[in-house]
Formats: sequence, structure tokens, C-alpha cells
Amino acid sequence: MVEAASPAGRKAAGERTRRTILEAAAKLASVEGLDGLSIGRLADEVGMSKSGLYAHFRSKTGLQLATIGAADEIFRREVVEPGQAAPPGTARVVALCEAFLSHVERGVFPGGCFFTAAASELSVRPGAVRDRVVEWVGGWLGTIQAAVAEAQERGEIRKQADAAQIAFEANALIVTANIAFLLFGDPAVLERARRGVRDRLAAAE
Amino acid sequence: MVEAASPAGRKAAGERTRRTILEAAAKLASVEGLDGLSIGRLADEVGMSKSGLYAHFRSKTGLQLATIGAADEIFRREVVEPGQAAPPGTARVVALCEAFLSHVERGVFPGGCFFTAAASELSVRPGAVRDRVVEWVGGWLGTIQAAVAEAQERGEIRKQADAAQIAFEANALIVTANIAFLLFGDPAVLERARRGVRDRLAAAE
DNA sequence: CCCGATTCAGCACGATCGTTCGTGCTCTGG
DNA sequence: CCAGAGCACGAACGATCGTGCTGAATCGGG
Repeated sequence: MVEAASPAGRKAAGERTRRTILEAAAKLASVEGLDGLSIGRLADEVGMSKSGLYAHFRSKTGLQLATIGAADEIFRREVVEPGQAAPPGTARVVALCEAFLSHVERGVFPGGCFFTAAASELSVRPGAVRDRVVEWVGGWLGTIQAAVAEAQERGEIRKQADAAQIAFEANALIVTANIAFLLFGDPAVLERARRGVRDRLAAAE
Repeated sequence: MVEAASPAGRKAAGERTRRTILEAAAKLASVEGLDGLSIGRLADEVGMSKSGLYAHFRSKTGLQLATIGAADEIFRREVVEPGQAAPPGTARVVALCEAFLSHVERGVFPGGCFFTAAASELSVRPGAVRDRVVEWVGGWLGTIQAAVAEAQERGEIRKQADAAQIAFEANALIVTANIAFLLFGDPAVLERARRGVRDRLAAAE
């Protein structure tokens, strides 16, 4: 019961392979979709047997939920934290959008933003997985909105402006740029999103 | 259900069932995705055998391409034509966006905008189907942009404005409203998009 | 009135899907 | 040092996937 968690142990090894699986799963699912993500293909990808991989999760739904958790971790590290590092105010709003566009351009997920893909795929398919995605999207919008509200408190955006509206519009520009970038392969659309966000914030000064 | 021949003729009957299949396919694919659309399930839906249905298309890709054609027809009838019916100028831009949001709200496709879903699903999966979707999205953006350009020529939007940028932003607002509406089930997001489009056009006057 | 064409069902195929079970192997706690 | 926990494997299951082939209806043109 009272045992020191040894860094290199049998239990730790299991946790390590689990991480390996989920990292591959997040990237694969951004391309194939969370539903299209098949256990056999994922097992091939990480070089282990289907049943061995499956044992880590009690069902496909379990794998999907865990994959969302892993994707959230990556997104947080690659987008949210860099964005929050900027000083509060419009600078932070811009930084969040820029971090998002950057993670798209750098191909952090080979299929573009994981959650944009998941939201589109699962928006009309009831279940626990969908619920998690809905919750996540709400949180992300909340993150942007909070940054906008901070900018308001600092007087960089006028008090009468609708923070939720501005957050919705900024998000719309960057997630659409994500898809357009994947479709057309042209980084110019990312620049369009940047310009749109700047203009929108300037209009609300 | 394939029954009751009104305009008799064996060949006409074949064409009729083909239409029935494709209409069901377009609606089913908006929910399950073009890849998730399976021939067996579609056959059940229209009440015929898998092989009988399959004979109408030479492959699954053939079915997918035909389904895109059917979806385009529906979209054209439900969105493009009503939008184009408005007088040229900003009124037509607004009408196009409104027609789009309306077709989402009325559930013309049970899974929301067919092409938004298809674009998100296939953006990173090479093939003939993806190519068709890319082409379609380009055409749709062109339709909006043309309406914006008309508004410029009429002096309702200033000449120096970037029509492609405005079209991109308007499209971003309505397609994101589409997904958000499906995710949260709240028509308020559609109103957000309407407001965003109006504001954007007003800012470019 | 019959021949060719067309529509559709029945059946079967190999592959892959998610899932389960039993079996070793290796490491850990006592 | 031994018993047991935990990880990964191979094999197999029923279902479903896309895709063929065959044959029975049914209609149009000569």
C-alpha cells in the first residue's frame, strides 16, 4: 500500500506504452476520425498486437475517450499555454489565435486541429464521446472569451462589446482557416484569419 | 421503398430508384460521413438488396461521387438559388448567408451542411472524392465572393476592400455557426453569425 | 411476338471490424 | 525464493465491410 513509485518498473512500463499508444491515436484520429480510428491499424502503427493494445482500454469507447484526453494534453501544451503566456489584454487574444494557427501550420496533428475534426464528425452522433467533445469546445470558447473579457477590463476593448460574440467570431476565423489550409494547402488562408482577428479586435476598441 | 411506377418504363424506373438512393445517401452521409456511409446500411434504408443497389454504381467511390452530385443539387436548390434571388449588392450577400443558415436550421441535411462535414472529413485523405469536395468548396467561396464584388461595383462596399477576405470571413461565420448549432443545439449561434456578417459588411461600407 | 437490354435479388468471397479468452512471460512484494 | 500481479500475445468469434457472379423477372424495339 505504502510503496514508492519506482520510475522504472513493470507498472511504469505499462503506463509508458499507454502514452505511446495514445499519442499515436491522437495523431491517427485527426486524420481518420475518432470513429474511423481502428484498433487493428493503431496496433500496427505502434507495433503491437491488437489484443495487447485493446487490454489497455476496456472498449473502443474507452480508447476514444482516452484519446481525447491525450489530444487535450497536446493541445494544451501546444496552444493554450503558449497563448496564455502573453500579457493579458488583446495581446493574449491574438496570441491564442496565433498559437492555434501555428499548431495547424506546424502540423502538430497531421490531420489539422484534432478537435475541429472531432466536433465536425461527432456533432450529430449521440454518446459519451460526443459529450466530451462538446464539453471541450465549450471550454475552448470560454478560454478565448475570458481573454476578451480581460481586454475589456483593461479598456483595450470597449465595455459595451459582446465578449462572447467576439470570441465566437475569432474562433470561427481560425477553425475555418484550419480546414481551408488543409483543403487548399495554401498558408495564405492562415494570414486571412490573422487579419480578420486583428480587424475584429480593432473594430471593438 | 421502391414501388409504384407512375411514369411507366423500365428505364425510367431505374432512374427513379437511383434518385431515391442518392437522396437517402446524401442525408445519411451528412450524418455518418462519406466514408462511414456503408452500402449495406444504405440498402436497408431504401429497402433494397445490397447488390441491387451496388449495381447502380460501379464502386463505392462511384457512389460517393454520385452522392456529392445529389447533395450539390439539393444545396443549389435550397441555398444558392434562394440566395441569388435577392437583388445584387450587400442584400445578396446577406441573402446567401441567410439561406445557408436557414437550410441548417430547417435540417435540410440531418447532419447539418453536407459539404462542411465532407470537407472536414476528407481534407487530408487524397483521392477523387476529396478532389471533388475541394472543387466544390472553391466554387461556393467564389459564389460569395462574386456577390461581394457586385456590392463593390454598386458602391455598397468600398472599392479598396478585399472581396476574397470578406467572403472568407462571412463563410467562416456561417459554417462555424453550423457546427456550433449541431453541437449545442442552440439557435442563438445562428444569430451570432447573422450579426457577424452584418457587422462585417457594415464595416466595409 | 420474341430478342436483347436492364433492373434487382441471392449468394458467396476475402478482409477487417470490435471483442473475448486462454496462455505465457517478466517483474514485484512478502 | 516463491506466489501473484500485470503486460502482451495468438487465435478465434460473429458481424459487417466492399465487391463480384448468376439468374429471374420485366420492359422496349424490331
